[in-house]
Amino acid sequence: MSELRFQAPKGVPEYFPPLSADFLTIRESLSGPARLAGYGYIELPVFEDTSLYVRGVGESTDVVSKEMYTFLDRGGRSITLRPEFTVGLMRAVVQHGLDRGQLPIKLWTAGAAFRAERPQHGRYRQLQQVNVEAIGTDDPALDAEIVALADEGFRSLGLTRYELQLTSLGCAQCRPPYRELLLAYLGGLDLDDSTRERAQLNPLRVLDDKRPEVQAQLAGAPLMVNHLCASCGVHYDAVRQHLGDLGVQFVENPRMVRGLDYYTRTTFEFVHPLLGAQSGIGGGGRYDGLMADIGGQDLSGIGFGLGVDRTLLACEAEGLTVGDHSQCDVWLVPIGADAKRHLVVVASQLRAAAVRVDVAYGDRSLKGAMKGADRSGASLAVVLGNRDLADETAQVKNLSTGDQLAVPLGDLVTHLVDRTKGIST
RNA sequence: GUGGGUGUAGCUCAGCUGGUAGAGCGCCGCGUUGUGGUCGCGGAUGUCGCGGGUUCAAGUCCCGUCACUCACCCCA
Repeated sequence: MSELRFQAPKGVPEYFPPLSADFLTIRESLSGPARLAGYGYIELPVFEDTSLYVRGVGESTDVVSKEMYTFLDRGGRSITLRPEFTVGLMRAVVQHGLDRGQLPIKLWTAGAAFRAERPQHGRYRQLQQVNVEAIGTDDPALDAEIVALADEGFRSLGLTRYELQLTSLGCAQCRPPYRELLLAYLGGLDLDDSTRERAQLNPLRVLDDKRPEVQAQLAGAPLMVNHLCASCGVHYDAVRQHLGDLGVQFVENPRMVRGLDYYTRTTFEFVHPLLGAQSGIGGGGRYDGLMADIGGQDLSGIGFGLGVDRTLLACEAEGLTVGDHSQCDVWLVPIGADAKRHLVVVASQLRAAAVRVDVAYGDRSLKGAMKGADRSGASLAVVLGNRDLADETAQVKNLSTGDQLAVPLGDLVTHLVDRTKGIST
């Protein structure tokens, strides 16, 4: 026996039955709406050249400056585990020339991203996301579609307590002058050193400081939404109108800030009130300069990332069980070696017919095997022993009613298929 | 990364002012002959996160460390 005791790396969530069933359901549900809207799946690498993220996400962001998992590979290249999806996806679009076909390019992906933050409930070093992106069209109706797809993902799980926040961050024309305005305003405030530093790096970020004493000073701060250029204003109006048409509930939060430098114009975030400090369950927005920034043509883009881990926590917080926690529908109980040989084959045949089935392996007592049936969540149990083999029948028991009937062995598979497919017998 | 809290069986936790560990749930078995969920009875399982120190003696005190957690920060 080894005295070593290994632990999972710090800050990494692990999911196993029965909770893992909810995890899978959530990932399917969050990507479901996009799959119905013409978005195709793209499989991306988990790591990229470090310089891609520095360039795309922005050197001044916390994500790049202190949260990346960066290392040298065996060829001496600097590699970084992806801290988010959008930049790598844009790189792939440019590299493979997807931007030379019909626009918009609609893609979705899912998987793990990595950030070396101090872990907390809902803040993990390996985090699971579903990402959806639409590239090459700056139609505000497409902005609304993206926002609505994210909203529909959460709604389809039965979540009701979250809030969708929306704002516009302006564009390359109107943001720089606004930034100067804000900087000047912040310069006149009484702020501590680290906040002052933050203001120099990215003044917008000071706007959503949570400390009341800071918020009090920000009451009169200039807001981006009041300084949008004409085209950004028109765009924002249209997005809100489309969302209204779609019946998507949202609140405007002009102080919302995103930590990635590439965001422009429409920007949104889904916030859940029951999750404490890590309340953002999803967010996204436009990134109109990103593709050009990483060396592609100058196409616009909009997309979102939804947090699977946090959505799971949100479901728990709302008391929702979204996954199927049963292990199988049919549970086979053999008594004796002959019966086991027979039922093992039956199990294989049922699986071929897409029936979820398990066998009470291990030669357990009938009592123990039936206990297993109960715990498996199966609705039907089949008992087969020498007595039954002799008259060529099997006992099929309905585990919720307790009713049991003898079924001829020759009919057993079709009988079970019919029963589990909802055809009454 | 900064500051606080916690860390005892698989899970949720109890262990007062230091004297070599408990409950509930779960798990396993039994309640005679081939049947689960309820009930009754019985049973197994702990490097008391890890390492050091103080002490005749530490789960209980001290230091360190790791992990989780709360807030900040950040964000999914």
